[in-house]
Amino acid sequence: MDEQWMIGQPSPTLSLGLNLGRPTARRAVTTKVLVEEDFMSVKKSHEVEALEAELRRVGEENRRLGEMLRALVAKYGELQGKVTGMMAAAAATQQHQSSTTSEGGSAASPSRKRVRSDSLETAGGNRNPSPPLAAAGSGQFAVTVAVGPDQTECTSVHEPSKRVRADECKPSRVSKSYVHADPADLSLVVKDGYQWRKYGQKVTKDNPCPRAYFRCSFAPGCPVKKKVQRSADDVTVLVATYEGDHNHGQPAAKHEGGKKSDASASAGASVRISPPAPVVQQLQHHHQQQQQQLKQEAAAEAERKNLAEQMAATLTRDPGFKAALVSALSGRILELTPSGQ
DNA sequence: CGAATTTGACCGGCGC
DNA sequence: GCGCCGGTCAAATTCG
Repeated sequence: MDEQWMIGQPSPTLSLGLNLGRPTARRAVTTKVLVEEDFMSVKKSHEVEALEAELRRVGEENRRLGEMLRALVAKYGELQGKVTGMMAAAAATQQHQSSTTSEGGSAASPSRKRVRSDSLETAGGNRNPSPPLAAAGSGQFAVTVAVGPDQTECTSVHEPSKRVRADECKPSRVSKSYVHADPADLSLVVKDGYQWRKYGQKVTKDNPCPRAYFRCSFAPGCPVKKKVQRSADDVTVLVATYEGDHNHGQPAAKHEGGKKSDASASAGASVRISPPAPVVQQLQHHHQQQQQQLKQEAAAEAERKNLAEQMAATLTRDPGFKAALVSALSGRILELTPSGQ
């Protein structure tokens, strides 16, 4: 968490190094300026007091917010622990069930599409009413918190409260990864160590950002497909959906052929994702936590910038600050001006 | 020149 | 039956 920044850190925007009260540094000033400065110094003392009071107030507020944040984090951790416990219990129950009752639903899936849409709807989005326990593992909750309600996900996980059809989950496993990407970077490329060939792009109904379709081109017969789309909630987040299992090992991540895909891959999003389909749940959980952390850092950074901008705006609105800035700058300019001119 | 990407067309499933 | 929508194909284009 980034609360350290909020709590008691000297504001970077205040360290402008202006040296507001530095009359000795000024040489060669006109009388008019001197008169203005005398007037201003009286005025300034009041303003400085007011500013200090304001600063104290803001600092106090900052401290309170920091405490609230800490409490929130503590509660979050507590909740996460509870959820993890619940998930473990549910998983144990489900494991027990699957060992006692044979997975009866051996009905072959009617069609390829049906299998896909079924598994995808389970995996991505909560357009369909799904049980709240559909997300398995605390990491997914973390992702939900970080990305937004639309991104609730279940990555090829057996849901305890749902009848599980093994034949639907096994053959084409679906896993989802959230990758933080530069919003300026329009390429829907997720660098994950594999080699992908793009075979389509489509704008979908529920998201204005196009969805790109990739096939694994590392091995000729590799059935793995990947869909990449920017999150509707946060365009800096790329949502990569992997389908199927690779029939080959993971290639070396550094240079994969030197073709365009390689170049685009290296230019794409920073990878914080798990290996696609044959992924171990815990590993994915770990990666999702990393992604969440990344998102939080990005949010904190944005907040920081916003705060800095607000402070800058407040300061620039303040005529006293402007006057002080002008006098400081003029003094500095005069200082730097060669005496010969 | 070959391989990868782009993009409009087409196909099949699904809901009304 | 029809229209919508997601997924895929394949010709055209781009790029190294």
